Amino acid sequence: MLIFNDITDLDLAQTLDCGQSFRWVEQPDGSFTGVAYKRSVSVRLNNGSLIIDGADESDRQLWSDYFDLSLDYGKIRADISKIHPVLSEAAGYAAGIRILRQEPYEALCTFIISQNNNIKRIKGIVQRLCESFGERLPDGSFAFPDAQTMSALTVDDLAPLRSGFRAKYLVDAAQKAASGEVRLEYCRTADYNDARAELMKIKGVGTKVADCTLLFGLHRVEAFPLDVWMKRAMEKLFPGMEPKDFGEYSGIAQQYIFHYSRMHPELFG
DNA sequence: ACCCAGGAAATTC
DNA sequence: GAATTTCATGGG
Repeated sequence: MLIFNDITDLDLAQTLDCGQSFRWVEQPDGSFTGVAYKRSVSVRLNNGSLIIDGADESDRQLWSDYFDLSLDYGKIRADISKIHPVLSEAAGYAAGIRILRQEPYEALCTFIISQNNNIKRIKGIVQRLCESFGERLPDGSFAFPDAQTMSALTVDDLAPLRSGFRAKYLVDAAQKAASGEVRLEYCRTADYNDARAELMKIKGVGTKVADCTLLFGLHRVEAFPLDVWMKRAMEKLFPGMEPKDFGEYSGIAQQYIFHYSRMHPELFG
């Protein structure tokens, strides 16, 4: 068991079920079970302590990074709340969201799957992908398959996922990530536009999927994914504003706005 | 039967 | 170039 004390600005339901990760399952007791970096754990929040069952001290840094515990979200939220009153409202509503540091290749694949799709079905496809091709872990769960493994697969091999037209995109992503034609780690530190262009060399990766990969897999918090919800929100809630107007942490602002909008669909009726 | 879903590619105008 | 259609699948 691994414990992090004095945790603030974290709500597990908001963070793990807000559409940035598709592998966490809420349990009846409020805890969440999931797999990341080939580790299966159960996480819960109790009296300001984040408790991770199934992990030990050797993985303290890994889980601290995963939940982005070293970033001061309270200060970021205070700063970006000055930008616009509606952003302040959204940030207050979604104050428990943190940007996870997921595996870059997993983020890439899951957001390829996400296109023209709904979150419930995305989760099912991702689960079948892991069960079919991921490493089986000691507790019976499955890791996310790596690019090397998936690069050997064909579109027909992916038929059991029932991912539709996205299967060919997954194959292309696996091949280019495995061969080094697309360098995911390069995207961690490259100029933002260069990183985006690198990812868009993959078939089925446009600006939105690239931005989600950068934000959720490579912690590029300046990335501002524009999906259907965000386009509606920008039009109705922030007329005249552009992503760059939200500052260096615009990706975090984006998540606040996305979650706030999704929980208040009546704003766009 | 029809419409939509954390889009992007292909086609048409 | 900008606007429209197509692409699989499943749920409402």
